Amino acid sequence: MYHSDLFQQYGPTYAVRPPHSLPPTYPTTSAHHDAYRYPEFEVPASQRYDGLFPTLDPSQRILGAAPLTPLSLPPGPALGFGQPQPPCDAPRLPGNVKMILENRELWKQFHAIGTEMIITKSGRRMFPQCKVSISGLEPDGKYVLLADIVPVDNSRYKWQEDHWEPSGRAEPRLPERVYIHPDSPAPGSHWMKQPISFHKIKLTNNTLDQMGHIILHSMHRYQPRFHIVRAQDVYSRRWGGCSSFTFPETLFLTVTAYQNEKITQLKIQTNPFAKGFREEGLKNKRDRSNRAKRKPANTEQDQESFQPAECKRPLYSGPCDSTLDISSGLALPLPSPDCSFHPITPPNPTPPSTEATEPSTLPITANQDQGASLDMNPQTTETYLPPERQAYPKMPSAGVGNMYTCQSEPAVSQGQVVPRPPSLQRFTPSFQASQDTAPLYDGQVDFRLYGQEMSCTGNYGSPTCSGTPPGADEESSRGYSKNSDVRFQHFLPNSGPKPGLQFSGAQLQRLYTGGGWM
DNA sequence: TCTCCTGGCACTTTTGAATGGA
DNA sequence: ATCCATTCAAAAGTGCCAGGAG
Repeated sequence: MYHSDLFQQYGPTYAVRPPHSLPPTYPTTSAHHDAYRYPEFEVPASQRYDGLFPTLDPSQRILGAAPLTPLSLPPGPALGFGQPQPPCDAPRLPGNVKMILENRELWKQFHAIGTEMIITKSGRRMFPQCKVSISGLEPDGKYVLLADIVPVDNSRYKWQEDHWEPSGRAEPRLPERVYIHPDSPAPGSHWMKQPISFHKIKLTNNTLDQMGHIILHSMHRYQPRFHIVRAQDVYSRRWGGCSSFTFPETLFLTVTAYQNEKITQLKIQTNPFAKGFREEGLKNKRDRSNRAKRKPANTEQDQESFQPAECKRPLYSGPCDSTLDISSGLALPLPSPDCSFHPITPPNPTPPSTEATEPSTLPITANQDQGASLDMNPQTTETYLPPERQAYPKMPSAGVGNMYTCQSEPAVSQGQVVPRPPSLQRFTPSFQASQDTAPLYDGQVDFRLYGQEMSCTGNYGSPTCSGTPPGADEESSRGYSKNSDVRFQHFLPNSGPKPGLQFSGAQLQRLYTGGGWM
């Protein structure tokens, strides 16, 4: 279901940006956002959700207290490898909104070695999983939690005996997708009640993936990001503010098979599903048969040492995605709840450079010391690295931000160009956009609603995508009723064992910057 | 020849339906 | 009739490995 299928009234499919007019350098002027407006998207903002929810009163899509400002996520994914990320122009969430990486100690262990994530055609979960805690939200305010994964630089990497090193240019960019936490939307009290797990995120290298998994290239480096958006629902027409967070420890390199034996061993030691590989010498088929004979004796002992996550009572309307037992079967001690939250990069007097981050040309082997690990801005980096080494090249200087937060701004009318205050610059002057920017993947926008139960029966081409619940009456057969969230039953991620809703990051960005989508 | 990817395999945990007792 | 705990099978998540593609 691509844009043109879903929004026929908007004409043919358009690219995220003009496919062949990519400027050699990333625009840094105040007209930045204007560059991502789409003239053909000239439908009044009030009608832009009408295709999805034709009978929904537009007033219900708007947050009562929210400023009527076109909003956007930090558009990193849409900008290409290593390009600077201009700030979203949404109002920021209050400064006391904080996010903590829950299983940070585990991430640190992997990061010290050089985290690798397997990607497969059918989709592979991340391990360690992304689990965060949030504080500072308004208990009664409704929020949507999003996650996306952005490329770190413009290089492809290869494993050379004991380290990663750059190996040519990055592959063309792929359709960007955003994972919406299945509990979304939920009150702040829900999000703050317990750690929020994004464990259902799946990574794939299948560029034609129809399952909504996040599509990544193998042998590339990526950085997960997490976004908190105040909105009545995932289809809200207005966002009441947003903040975005990244944790440097969660940077990883994608592979189709583990390259670093240390990573393999750490995964086996810490991932409950890999328990079967823990015993020394039982890794080949010959020994597995021996293991099978001994299995009954081992089972009890194993189960004793592992406490499966209890997940029988959703605390909120959704499934148990954010209610996992915090131990979650990890064989490692849980991290102390100290904070990975980093304040926004302070105002930078120097305008952003327009060149992309170059990968480190000096491969960092697994034998270098800590000092050679992440080359981060001290202000935004914590001394979380153990005296281990980085197995992959260092991060671009401050290239991985910490907290992207949206500056509070006065409401602006649609189409108005909002100059970016210098205080919003999140990258150091050394962060550069390259002329080698990877080209768009097919120049296509990938906009999809995912959900196993989303039974938009057949015709996405229709401007009225209608989900038809089993046994639904006429009203609900349009996908919703008028007066409650039940109307979104088929689209809400909480109504079944669904992987969550996933949107293209580029699409979200465009929607929320293009003049009042929401 | 080398690097990377794929699919099948064995093993594991998770999930949810079925069942029975209070 | 309802709630709760237990059981069990199916589904799903792991790394390993042989073989294939480029």
